[in-house]
Amino acid sequence: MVRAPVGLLPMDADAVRGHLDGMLLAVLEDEPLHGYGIIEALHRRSGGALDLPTGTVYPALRRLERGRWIDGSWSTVGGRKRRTYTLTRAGQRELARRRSEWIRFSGVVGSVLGGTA
Amino acid sequence: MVRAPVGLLPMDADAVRGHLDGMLLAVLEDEPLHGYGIIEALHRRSGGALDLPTGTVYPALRRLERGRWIDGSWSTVGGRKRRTYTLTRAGQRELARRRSEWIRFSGVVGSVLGGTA
DNA sequence: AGCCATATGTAGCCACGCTACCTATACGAT
DNA sequence: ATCGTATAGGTAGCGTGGCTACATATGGCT
Repeated sequence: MVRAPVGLLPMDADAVRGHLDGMLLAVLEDEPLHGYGIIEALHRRSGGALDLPTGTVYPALRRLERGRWIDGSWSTVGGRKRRTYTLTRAGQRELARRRSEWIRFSGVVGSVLGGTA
Repeated sequence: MVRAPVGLLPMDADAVRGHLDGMLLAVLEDEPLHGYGIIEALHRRSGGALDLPTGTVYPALRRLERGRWIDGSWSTVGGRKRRTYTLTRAGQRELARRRSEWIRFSGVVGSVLGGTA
């Protein structure tokens, strides 16, 4: 993956906490992707703000797979092994839940934080 | 503190992570408050969504005090001891920083999460 | 006397994103 | 041929912070 010459600060780790799973489900909504592709998709869709290490993403994907929200399968592309993940029905429902929770959460923080509420 | 008859789900703990400090600073912007009053203010300003336990708020306040973002002082009101916190200059700057970070963060999550972007 | 609201605090748990590694293949440049 | 980089997957262990569960104390109401 070719990174932008940076200039963007990475998101704070604690801030991301609890919001990663929803974002992972979201990038899988349009099309199945493998881990590395997911990291790229997050980077692209965040305008370069998210540049998540594999140590964050791969364990998270295994977690989501254990929870039956995504479904992984191995394949070989160009001599390299890939694990491609697909959103399950339960994952779609979970994504919808996460989206509405995000609306609620961001509303709460916005109103408490004020200043730009 | 008299709680509403509930009906509101509490915010997820992981979601709050990393966003609490900013909210604490924000409620201290208008007026100095003691811990218990801060919990009430957060409850009020969040429309009842935030009902934070003392085990969350008191350690966070000590942390902010150690960081010189707030300044605490003891007093006695109606026979009860209070520790009242005031936002410092550094705290005001930190609050501004937190606010702009929140704008950025919520923009990023919104654009990645999509659906209602 | 008992209970609640007010008020502050700590010990220890747990989840999860992170750093720092490791392995492996394909391919272009030197 | 060798090196570096992009692609691709993975784990062990750390740190942190919000949480549960508790402890302490006063004032006031019944």
